[in-house]
Amino acid sequence: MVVYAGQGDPRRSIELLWRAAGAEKRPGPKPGLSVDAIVDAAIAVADEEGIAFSMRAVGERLGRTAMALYTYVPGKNELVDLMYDRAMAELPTSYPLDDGWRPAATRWAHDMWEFYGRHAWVMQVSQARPVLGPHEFAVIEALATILVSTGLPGRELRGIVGAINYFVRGAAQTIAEARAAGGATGEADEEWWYARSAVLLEIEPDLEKKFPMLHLLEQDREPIDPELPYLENDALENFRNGLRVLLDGVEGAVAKP
Amino acid sequence: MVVYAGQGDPRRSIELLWRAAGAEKRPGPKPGLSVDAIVDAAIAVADEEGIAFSMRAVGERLGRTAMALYTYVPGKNELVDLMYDRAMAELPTSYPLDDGWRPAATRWAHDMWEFYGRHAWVMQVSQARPVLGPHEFAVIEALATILVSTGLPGRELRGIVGAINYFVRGAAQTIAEARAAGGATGEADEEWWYARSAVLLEIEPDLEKKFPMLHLLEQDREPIDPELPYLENDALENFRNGLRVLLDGVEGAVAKP
DNA sequence: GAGGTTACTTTACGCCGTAAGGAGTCGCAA
DNA sequence: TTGCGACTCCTTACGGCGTAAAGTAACCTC
Repeated sequence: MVVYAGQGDPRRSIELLWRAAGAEKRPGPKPGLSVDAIVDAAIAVADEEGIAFSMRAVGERLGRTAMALYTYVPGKNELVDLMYDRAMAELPTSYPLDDGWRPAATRWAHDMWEFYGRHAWVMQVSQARPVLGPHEFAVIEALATILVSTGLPGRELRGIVGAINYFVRGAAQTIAEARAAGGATGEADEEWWYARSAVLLEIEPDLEKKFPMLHLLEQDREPIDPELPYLENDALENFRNGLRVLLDGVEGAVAKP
Repeated sequence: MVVYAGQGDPRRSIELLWRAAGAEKRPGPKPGLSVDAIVDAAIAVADEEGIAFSMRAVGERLGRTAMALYTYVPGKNELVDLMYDRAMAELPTSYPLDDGWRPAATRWAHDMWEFYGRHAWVMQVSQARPVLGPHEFAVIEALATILVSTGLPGRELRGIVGAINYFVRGAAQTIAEARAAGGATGEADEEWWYARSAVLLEIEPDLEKKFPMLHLLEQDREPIDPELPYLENDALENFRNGLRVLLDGVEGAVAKP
């Protein structure tokens, strides 16, 4: 199931995201849980099981039933929104511009890259409807601050912010989901990949002739970090080179009128 | 639920993808269905309902039960793989290079953009484990062919192919999922967005002061196509500008040694 | 202490993917 | 011609999911 961000009551969602909770005294038993505790537990579960975690699993981690969560949170969709925004709190909200915008933007991208690696499920939260939480805003504000210092007009910058954002997310998806998928099946990712491509080469031996340019692209590989498994090296190389080209494009826009 | 590509038997999956089916005569009743028919029906259902379509819905569209599908297809994961690759058959496999690589790459990106718009569910298929189907290969081969003509080395091109691919997918996700989500709830997307942001401004009136750079970025908007709704104009503008910057970066790499 | 509000549980409903087993259909060998 | 085995498709059922409904016990205010 695709989890669309925030399909519940808009007011309730936004209030939870921005913690507009009145802390007045109320009758009834003391709350044993809290929205924060639930969100933290849910993030922990999602880090292990992915976005397809169950409300029952979150409840269990807190020593409650699944239904107990519904006292604090309207439903799973809203919980995912809260998880998304809370996870983003891990990220820096500003970057030094002493060496100019480019090192700062590179740092931003690398921080995001690592963030996605820690929380692969984040990339499964629908991007279409923005969560509109404070930490998500802060993260984009950080990138916007870096890029505004280039002096480029807003019209240009919107596309650039989007491009960097999409690129990092896409590049991270390749590697992080691979790890997640391997973890879910218990099968090592390398093995899975080799099994598939071996069968493919067996069934279609002329593959290289049918797709010569793809074959050409695979030339002169060398691992960046021999400690890392094959796929991660691959992804890291693509990430660095892609980011460099993308930022070269930004530099070109800055240099031009 | 996140749908990971191809977690079933690797051999069976690859054989289905590449249609390595022996067409020998067999006993038993004539098959009333076929893999193709099922994949087509599933795509039609997914276009309407998203990746969370049910096997029962696909069966119903074919006048069968859900279980009938399992005669042809090992499971939903494998079916999604087949849908993914078959949908990609809609895309061109080559682009004229008469005007150089840049117009061709731009065309490729726009075709992908429109493709994602037609089949929003494609973007929900996990990218991590490549489907490895013939049409996916052909689509990437087309982009590779365009970019190899720049003369850049493979090491550089891998990152660029990835960057363009990720960027298009990310940019498309913003708009296509927005449409899909609106369709799923029956709620018009514009309304949903306005409802959320209205509540947000009510709860957090100082938003523009807290995130001044984001506010700055929103300056001087003007709709590209007044026929299109707000969000689509927005996404289209970001897509075009982002792609331009990205390709500027590629051009820089071509000009340099 | 009564009454209302709240936290949390139990139970249940309608979905989902799909395993298991059975009914009917056909090709082929005896 | 008949029977067998392979095959398609069905019905039934299982264990999961998110969550609605209703019940129980804790707690504050009057």
